[in-house]
Amino acid sequence: MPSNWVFLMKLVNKTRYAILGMLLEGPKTGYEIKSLMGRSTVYFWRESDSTLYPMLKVLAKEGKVLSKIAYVGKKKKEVFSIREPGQEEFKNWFESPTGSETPRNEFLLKLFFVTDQKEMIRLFEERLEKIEKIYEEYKKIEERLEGIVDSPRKAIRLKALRYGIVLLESEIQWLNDEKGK
Amino acid sequence: MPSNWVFLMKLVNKTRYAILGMLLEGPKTGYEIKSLMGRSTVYFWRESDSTLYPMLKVLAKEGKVLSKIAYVGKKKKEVFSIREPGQEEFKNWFESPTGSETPRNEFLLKLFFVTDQKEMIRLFEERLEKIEKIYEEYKKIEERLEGIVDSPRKAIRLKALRYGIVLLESEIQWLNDEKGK
DNA sequence: GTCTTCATGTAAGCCGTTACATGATTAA
DNA sequence: TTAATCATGTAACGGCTTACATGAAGAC
Repeated sequence: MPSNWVFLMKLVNKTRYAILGMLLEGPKTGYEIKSLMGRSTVYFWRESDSTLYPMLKVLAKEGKVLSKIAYVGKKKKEVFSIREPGQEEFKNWFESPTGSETPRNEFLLKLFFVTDQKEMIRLFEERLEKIEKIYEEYKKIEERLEGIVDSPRKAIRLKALRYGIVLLESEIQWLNDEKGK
Repeated sequence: MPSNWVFLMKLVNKTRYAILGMLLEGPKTGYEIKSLMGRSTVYFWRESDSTLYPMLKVLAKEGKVLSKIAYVGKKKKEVFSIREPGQEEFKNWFESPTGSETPRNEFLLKLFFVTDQKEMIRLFEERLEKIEKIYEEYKKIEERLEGIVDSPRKAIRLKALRYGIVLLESEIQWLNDEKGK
């Protein structure tokens, strides 16, 4: 038995789960998944085309999703739907403990290296500008969501969204307080 | 002129800046940088040995840092100090706009895929447990920092730290509120 | 007619992680 | 004397990004 027996932890590719999760709501083409992500998960999860499309093929080969070619006029589309093994895999990931990688945060790294008040203020202002924009986006999404008919799904999405909004609000407030000093 | 002329944005390796920043405070061995990071930037910036040591060599070759071999008894150490071109490079990075990559956040991705209240609560509890631990760590670091003699440097470090603490506090509070519902 | 959106990829290359290595010194 | 810490890397591999490609359909 090799000494690394227990430690050979393969790094699973999470692109899989993002895709499977998107397909849970219904069949989609790669492009639809891509644009859905662009409207929803952009702020915490992106996939590039070059990972998305090939991964769909892989999942199809593995039997996790079903691929069907459809034609709209001359235009070819490949529509994917989730299969039972795919649902299983998604569920396993969803219920397993969430990984706690430490993403590198360049802003905090700079903050750590700050040596005088002026630099700090500049960093804070830059940060404030950036997150205020994100905040605006979130509020717009919230508005759109509030507009649709009530459902348990809607309530949950709103809750998740407001979680993000509250955190942004407290950060914005803190940064503004600092500016005022 | 190729069409990609303007877009050929080389992805600079930020390990460089983390190292140069650490050396600004004074000469250090690779191991000292490593352990310093382990005590300070772990929560937002880590380097593995396999990037740290080779990068120090690269920086030395480029003339950004100076390498000096020192002996402590029989033990060999390579002590690095920052040189003027290195300070220049650090300053350029420090003053340039901070990149806004979107780090993938597995927790938020799961939250996005939640379909019922129970799942959501479970996710929130898992998250709460995790960030409470980080909060404890931050508070310990704060205590240690408060203990040392006053200096402008100390004040700035404290400010940066409390920024993190405040954000964690509001997240913890929000999560606890949700649990209570 | 031209621009945007729909639609789907390949290729090159960097970056970072894990596992693998090695060996001295010091504290228990 | 054994474990922890000091001290420094290489090799393999996976993952993700950018740039490069291609082409139809619909909007204006």
